[in-house]
Amino acid sequence: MKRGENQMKFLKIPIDKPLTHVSSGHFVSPINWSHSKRNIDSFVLIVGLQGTAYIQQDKEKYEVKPGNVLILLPYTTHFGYEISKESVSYYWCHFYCKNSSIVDESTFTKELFVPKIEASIHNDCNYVMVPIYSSYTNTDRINILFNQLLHVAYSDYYTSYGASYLLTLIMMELTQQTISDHIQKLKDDETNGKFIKMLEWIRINIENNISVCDIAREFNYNPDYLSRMFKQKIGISLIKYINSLKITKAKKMLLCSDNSIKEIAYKLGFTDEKYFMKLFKKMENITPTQYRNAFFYTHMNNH
DNA sequence: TCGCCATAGGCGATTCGTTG
DNA sequence: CAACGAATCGCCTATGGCGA
Repeated sequence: MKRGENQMKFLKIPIDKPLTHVSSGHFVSPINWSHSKRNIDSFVLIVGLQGTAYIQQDKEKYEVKPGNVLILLPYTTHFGYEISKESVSYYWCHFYCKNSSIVDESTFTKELFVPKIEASIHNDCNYVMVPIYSSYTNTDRINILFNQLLHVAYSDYYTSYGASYLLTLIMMELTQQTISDHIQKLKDDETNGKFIKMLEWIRINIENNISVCDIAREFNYNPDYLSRMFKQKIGISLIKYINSLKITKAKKMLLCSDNSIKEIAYKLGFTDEKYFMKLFKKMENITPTQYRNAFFYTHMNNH
């Protein structure tokens, strides 16, 4: 990203509980319309369907066209900065949520690659990350979900949570599409493409006890340079990344096989099972055996 | 942007002891 | 015997500084 260019901002919301749906609808404007000026206490999700709405939030100007999704933040002034000559239509939804935060693009990218590590540190860290403003190519699913939301919100549904869960699902869909687009964009870029190939290579060769030097040699990086670049891009060191991959794999093997701890350690490229146990305890706070005993029965029939 | 050097701290191997 | 922890120690990695 170039300096000075507007950094993409993302709204990050934990979804261990659903967002709170307040109201929603399908807005169709008259001709020569612009959004009234207001400052409210809830979030607003806007999904463009037809025409162009010109909405300004604080100092930022947005054009909401079909395929665009804009999130208006609570307690920020927003208004139409230009009159739409043709008719405009969009879906809208007012909602509340707890513990939301605004993150920038580099944070988004980092969390893309290390969700497992994040989750293990914070125990339960499931969230959606939706750009404040973005365009989507696959609008069908979003529109279908929004239709369902409106249906549930306006019918005599047996619980108002229905709309909240559907709204949460819409946010998950937006997150999913954003992630897919983002990964594709990274792959298209040459240096990032090489980097993603490297991550794949690490994933495939994780059982071969690979070192930083091995990776550097394979991809023609200077080991020192690779160390820095990796930390800068991903946010954790290369060795920590490799170890977290191994432990993630170990957890699966503990639950889905009856290999001994020693066998699992060897399969993961550890030459010493003692060290494997040490590392596992450090990252998961329990020993491999405790992990297996605690979760074995609940996963027995997972195929 | 990339590579080299120095170095502190962490990694990984080894040994030994304990428990069930 | 399998699983795990503690202590120890050499080596590797991360990182700041410097320079091409």
